[in-house]
Amino acid sequence: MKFSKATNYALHTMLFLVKAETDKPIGVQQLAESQDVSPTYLSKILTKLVKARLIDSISGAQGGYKLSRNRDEINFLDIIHAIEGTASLFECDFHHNNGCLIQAEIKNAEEKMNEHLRKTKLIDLVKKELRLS
Amino acid sequence: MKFSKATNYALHTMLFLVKAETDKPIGVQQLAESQDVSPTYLSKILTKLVKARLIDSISGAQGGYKLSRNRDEINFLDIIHAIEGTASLFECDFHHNNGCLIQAEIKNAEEKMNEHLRKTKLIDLVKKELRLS
DNA sequence: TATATTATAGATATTGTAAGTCTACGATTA
DNA sequence: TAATCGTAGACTTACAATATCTATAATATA
Ligand code: SF4
Ligand code: SF4
Repeated sequence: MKFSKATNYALHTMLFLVKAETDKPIGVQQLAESQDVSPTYLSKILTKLVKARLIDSISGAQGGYKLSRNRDEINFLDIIHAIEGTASLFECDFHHNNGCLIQAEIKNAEEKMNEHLRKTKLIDLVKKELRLS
Repeated sequence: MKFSKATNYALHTMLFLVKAETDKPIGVQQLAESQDVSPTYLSKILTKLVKARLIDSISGAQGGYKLSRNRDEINFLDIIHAIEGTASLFECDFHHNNGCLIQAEIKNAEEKMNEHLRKTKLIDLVKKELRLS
């Protein structure tokens, strides 16, 4: 069980955008170069972030992507959910008594993780990096 | 990102063994029937649990599997780790500054989940089921 | 001791999903 | 209108999970 590489790309892109001072859109070309990934593939991933309303896309010349929200609201969980989906880590084909205790327990555990990912903002990392440098 | 079906089988098998009153080993045949999975495949999974010292295997006639520890010590995390491995949910090829903040933050979150899975014992579920029935 | 029973290990096949590419299209700017 | 840039869908590739098959080793018991 692992987060996909796509999630990794998404996190790094979002971090890049949070760090960027400008309001101007940034092209996928530039975003892809900084991560050694093909632009077309990254584009596909970023479209998911657009649909999750985390970023806006601007077509045409001088277009690109930019944050659609306040930079200090962006947390890890929203990004991860945009890419990985929001289904539980534990699914079972037999929906036994729909009061399945195994599933309930694992969902509880998962929610502990999600709480932490929700309250951790990307901006926190940027601030921490500054302090360490 | 999902737990594998193998983990599902492992959890159910362990729950089965915890519920079983007997000390006698239970054959993979019987364990597989209760889950609609082929005995040879389940056997392969159970071998991982043996190597993780969660259960003991007894070869030969009247052989099978039985718990190797006290039934009320068995928690979710040990089983999951035995099957899925203990690597972090988030791996990155570039080991940048080995003080990577992204990885650190996700590991923190993961540890919250693990704490919960560690403190939740299978026996808790059995007790809860009894109370509900 | 011989036979039936049971787990183990390795080779192999199958399936499914992630990862990545390619191309035609639509939107925007200059 | 031409160059730029994101979108969408079909497609391929790569790889790990899932599963099967078979030979072998260990044990009980008749
Ligand atoms: S008990 Fe829960 S996890 Fe197990 S088979 Fe039933 S629904 Fe699935
Ligand atoms: S910052 Fe961390 S996660 Fe990102 S590439 Fe470097 S090591 Fe990997």
